Amino acid sequence: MNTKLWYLKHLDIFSGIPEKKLAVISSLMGSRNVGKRELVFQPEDLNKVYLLKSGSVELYHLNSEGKKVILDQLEPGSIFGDLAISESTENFAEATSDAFVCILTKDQFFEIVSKDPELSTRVMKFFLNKLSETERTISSLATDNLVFKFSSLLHRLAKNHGEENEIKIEIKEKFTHETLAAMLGVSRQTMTKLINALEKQKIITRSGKIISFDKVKFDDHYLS
DNA sequence: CCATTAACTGACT
DNA sequence: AGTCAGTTAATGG
Repeated sequence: MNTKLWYLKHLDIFSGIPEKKLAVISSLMGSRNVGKRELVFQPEDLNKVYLLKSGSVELYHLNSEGKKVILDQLEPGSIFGDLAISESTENFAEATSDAFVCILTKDQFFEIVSKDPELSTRVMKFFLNKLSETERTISSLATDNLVFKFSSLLHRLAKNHGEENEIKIEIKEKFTHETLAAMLGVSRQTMTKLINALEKQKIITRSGKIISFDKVKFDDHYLS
């Protein structure tokens, strides 16, 4: 069995879709190894949809001052690309570790999805969830002060990279201060100070790659 | 006052 | 050699 097919079967969005269909899809897909620091796509690349199989990819755009604003750290299983119909989102996708991506043209992607009602529904749910998450993120970035922006960010990252319960959220992957800062539009030094302050208050504890965030303590300190 | 940039430093890989 | 985090000094809104 080829690796693309194996991979499709283990993607949430394709789970339970008959193997025959997946075989057709995988035969249409291209694939590519992407080295660390290599761009997976640039704003000019409008015509492709990517599935991240392994490694990590950073989605970002450059603000008016040319500063990098990180929109997302994608983990294996992510679907990405400039899916909008006509205009570019001016986004870049850069591998932050060696990565492997599967590639479809947009036409192929929509062709495949539109032929299968079950798949259509899943893709729609996937993007509606993404939209809802994006709305929360925008709202937080636009109106919250820094501590609350950071709290929102950790919640979001926990859903994608860790786990969340009613007491704690945990992020399993390694996020540098630099990266976290670029997600909130603050400097690296400011992020360092914030994290250390929260650590002093025991709201954040770190062991290795895991960041734990104590929601109860956070609320105690910062809610009314 | 608060956050930013720039620069230097030590720890780590 | 390169990355990361902690610190300080100067600057600006």
